[in-house]
Amino acid sequence: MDHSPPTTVPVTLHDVARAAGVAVSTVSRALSNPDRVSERTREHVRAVAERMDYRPNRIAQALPTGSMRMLGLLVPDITNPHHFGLVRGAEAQARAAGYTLVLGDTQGVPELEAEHAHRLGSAVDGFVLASPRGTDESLRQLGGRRPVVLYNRELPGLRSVVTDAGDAARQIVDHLGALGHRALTYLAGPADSWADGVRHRAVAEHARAAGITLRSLGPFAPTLDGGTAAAEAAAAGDPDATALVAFNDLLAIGVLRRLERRGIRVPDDVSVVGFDDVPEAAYLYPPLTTVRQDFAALGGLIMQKVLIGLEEPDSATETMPLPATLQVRQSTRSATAHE
Amino acid sequence: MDHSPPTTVPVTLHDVARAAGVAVSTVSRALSNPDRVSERTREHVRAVAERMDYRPNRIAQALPTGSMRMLGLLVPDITNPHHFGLVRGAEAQARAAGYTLVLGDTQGVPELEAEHAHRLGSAVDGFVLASPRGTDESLRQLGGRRPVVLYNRELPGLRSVVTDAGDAARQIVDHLGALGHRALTYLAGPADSWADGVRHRAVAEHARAAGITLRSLGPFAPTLDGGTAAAEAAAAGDPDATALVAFNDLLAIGVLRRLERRGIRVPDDVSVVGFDDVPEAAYLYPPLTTVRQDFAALGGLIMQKVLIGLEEPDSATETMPLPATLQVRQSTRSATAHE
DNA sequence: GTGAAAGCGCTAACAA
DNA sequence: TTGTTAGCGCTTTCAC
Repeated sequence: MDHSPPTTVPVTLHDVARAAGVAVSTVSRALSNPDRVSERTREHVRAVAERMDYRPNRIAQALPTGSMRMLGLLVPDITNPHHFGLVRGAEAQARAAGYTLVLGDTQGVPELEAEHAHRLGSAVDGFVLASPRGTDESLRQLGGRRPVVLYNRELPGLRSVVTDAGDAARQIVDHLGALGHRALTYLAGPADSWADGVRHRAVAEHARAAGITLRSLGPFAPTLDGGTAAAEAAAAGDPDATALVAFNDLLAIGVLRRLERRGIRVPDDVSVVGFDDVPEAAYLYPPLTTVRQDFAALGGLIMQKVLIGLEEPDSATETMPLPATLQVRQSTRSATAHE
Repeated sequence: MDHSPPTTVPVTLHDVARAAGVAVSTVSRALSNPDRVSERTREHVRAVAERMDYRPNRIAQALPTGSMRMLGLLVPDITNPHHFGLVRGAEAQARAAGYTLVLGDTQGVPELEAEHAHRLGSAVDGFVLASPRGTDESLRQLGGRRPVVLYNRELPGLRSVVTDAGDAARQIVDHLGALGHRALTYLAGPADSWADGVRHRAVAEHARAAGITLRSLGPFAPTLDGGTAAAEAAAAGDPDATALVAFNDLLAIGVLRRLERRGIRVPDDVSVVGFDDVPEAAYLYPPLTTVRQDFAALGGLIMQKVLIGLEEPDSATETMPLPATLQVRQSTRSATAHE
């Protein structure tokens, strides 16, 4: 059976005003500025609006106020579980503040990111950019128009929230060192990823300080497939390395799967460490040792910074480094057991 | 070091017009209706606009035209990998048509769904509701204002795209029947889920036709945690059942994990079938037998229907059932091996 | 081909 | 407390 969808003509403020026998401004106030009309009119107007099923046109509302009460969140890969908590936390915080969260997937492509940001630019009040790859220049330009908060990326003049990679790296290296590992391999993420640079440098620094050898392989795509390649490279690489430190969990999980297929045992033959603590990490075989953050809280925090940027655009833009904790599970084990 | 973000005053059409020495209407045309101005003015205006780094205010643009060129996609659970392909496919199709995709997570809560839809309602040109939980009434109401396409829910008068659950159920039952299973347990999803109702009924119907006993457990949340509960219930339930058919993959994966912890072997002790073929399904231990769909294509198709609804609001709203194929992997095995 | 002007639906002075 | 009115920045007739 075929039906045609009913096409409704929207009810406007004028319609309500006419029906209620008052001026448009009164309706406007009754609906969004309740204290400024008498209770009597307020209730009357509201009843009429309700009866007519009036819905404010948000675009028209936004034109004079300059705000659609929407906040944007642009992530490079919405399929990366890492971002889930971020999205959920940001969503909750945005809604609590009366904003609608708009999500965009930039697929990590700087051009898409810029396009998305520009299209959204005048529609959202502000946004969060999880942008590992965009140029400083382009990011700064976006920041000039709307309040922007960068996630896992630092740029003077822009607000940002970053993981304390230095501390996380220290925990990884200490843990591995305590297990007797003397040679590590770092499996790098995308070459132009800011987060990869920071993590890489931090691991290298702490390894050096601890007298541990570190070699690097990559860059690899921060995905399951990237992990496959990384595992192959690692298998063909440094035979002395007893532990692999992956740029992120997706990469680490891909590595785990590939190593298993190649008959290389984790953690018996080699230890593997990830970064992010995606939900799956704990459910893998073996459960992955990885760096954990409270992403839901993180998402909320980031949104708060956006809101601050909205309300006090000229306040300082200090960067907030967030603590992360190594979650030790079964993918790492004593190096002495390797032989 | 503290910096203050630069606060830029937006350049308007008027500014450009003044700078270019023409009327605003001419600038407007030069930019969005190129054929209606002389080449000379067009180039001149464009050069000036470029120099001033003019960006049209999309809200102001949208008020007279009634369109922000945005399309919405509301999913019940953005962390469900099942939706990834959907999102990506929809994104691609939306962008190809010159629209920006706006994503919303309703967390499967009808109230959130309605709120989200209403807030988005007058901002987006049209939207997709994936596995909506709202009442027929509320959905129909949403559909009256903007073109809406339902995914995995049928409602006369609204456009929709659904999986061919009947055929999928037939494939599951045939497969299990051929393996010698005579007693199945269906692990149900949320009670108010339309998709669950359809899948449940289809499985029941085909089981009956095949002379196979079917019992049901649930409802369970369609999540990993729901799977934990389902596994417990199944372990305590029908001792004759040799196979478990889960409402979706997330549930099935949760079941797999819990059964493993309880020492119940899959597929040795019991077979498990999922629904969706999320990316992880193939990587699990054991790899999950499940129903597969091409979600990226699906996402694109759905968006196309939205676009049709936009362009021909009065065209028919027939529902499109999409084929699905059982992907046989290692979580199912002959029932004779169970004893 | 170009300009003037009337809205789009709403908010927010300002008046009454 | 309520009404009148001038915009918000843009598109789009309608004249010229």
